[in-house]
Amino acid sequence: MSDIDLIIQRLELRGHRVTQSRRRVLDAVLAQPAHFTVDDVLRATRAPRRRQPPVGRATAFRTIRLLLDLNVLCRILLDDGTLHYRLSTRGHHHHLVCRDCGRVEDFTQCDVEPLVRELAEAMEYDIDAHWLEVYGRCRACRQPTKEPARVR
Amino acid sequence: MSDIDLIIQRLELRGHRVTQSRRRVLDAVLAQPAHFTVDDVLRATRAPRRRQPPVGRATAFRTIRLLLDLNVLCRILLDDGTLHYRLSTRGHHHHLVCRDCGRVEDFTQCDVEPLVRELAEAMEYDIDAHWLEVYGRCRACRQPTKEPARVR
DNA sequence: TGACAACTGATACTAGGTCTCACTACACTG
DNA sequence: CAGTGTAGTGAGACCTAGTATCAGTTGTCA
Ligand SMILES: [Mn+2]
Ligand SMILES: [Mn+2]
Ligand SMILES: [Zn+2]
Ligand SMILES: [Zn+2]
Repeated sequence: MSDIDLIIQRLELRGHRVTQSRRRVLDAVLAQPAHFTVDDVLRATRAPRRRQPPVGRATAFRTIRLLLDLNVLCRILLDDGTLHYRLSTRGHHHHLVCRDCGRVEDFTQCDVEPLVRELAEAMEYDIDAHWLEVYGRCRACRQPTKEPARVR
Repeated sequence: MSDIDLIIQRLELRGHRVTQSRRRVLDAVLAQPAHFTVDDVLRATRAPRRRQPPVGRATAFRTIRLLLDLNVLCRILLDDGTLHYRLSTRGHHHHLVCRDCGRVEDFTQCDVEPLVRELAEAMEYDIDAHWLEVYGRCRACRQPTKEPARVR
């Protein structure tokens, strides 16, 4: 079963309609590089070679929000402060982002849970959420010899 | 030496002029609760009891940015995704935010450094930055008996 | 096949922030 | 203490990333 069918299945399972507009947004999302903004997606639905009509801006935002709720997408906080979106199947996880090529690694293992528990104890807080993003340069981008393939 | 004098000293040290507008923004910043937005500060410079003229919006944003560069302020990412500002003397640190009363604890100890180093090794990344915010409820806010003092 | 709710998209609006540019006021120089 | 050049200011336009409104459309199910 293809990616798009799996996502459509998840939509239907939650009682959401699978409309033409949502299909168009999904197509555009699946055609994106490692991560993207909502306007990247919107622009993609407007790409000249697409014969289908473009979706409205509100619908693009609404659909991305829906996909976020369904855990089809996750959000990445880039180091410049902008939020990007990315396909994701997992639940809670973190990102390691290469600031040169934009590559992203998800990580759940090597986790901050023990650290957070320790903090909870020390501060007497009841901790229920955290946000962690890590920035650096991947191996390929440190290689001075070959030009790194820009992931986005 | 008062807080404001220390900040002014830091401004002068870096070759910035200490203007009336900057003083007004500083006054407003020092009068804020635990954390605040730029518009909170802007509103404060416009408070009716202040006899001084209010600062322009662009100047408020420029001054906050400058104070951020001088490490007089730090940014806090709230769990609703909004950015707030907060007085800070330290360099790199993280925040533990109570989502009920808005109280914030800075933490540097109990750090993520080892975790980040481990990640760097495993992923072969050259890591140079990270962002961590933790959300929960402080002890006072878990106390059902007394109404918690809302910090902001 | 119709009814009805879910969905759409144009458009207005918001928050948070930057840019431009003519004007002002610091702070040093003599 | 006056003169001068540059840093800083503020009005306002503009920008990005969204949300709200609402009349019209479409998908679903009886
Ligand atoms: Mn992810
Ligand atoms: Mn802080
Ligand atoms: Zn890279
Ligand atoms: Zn609290």
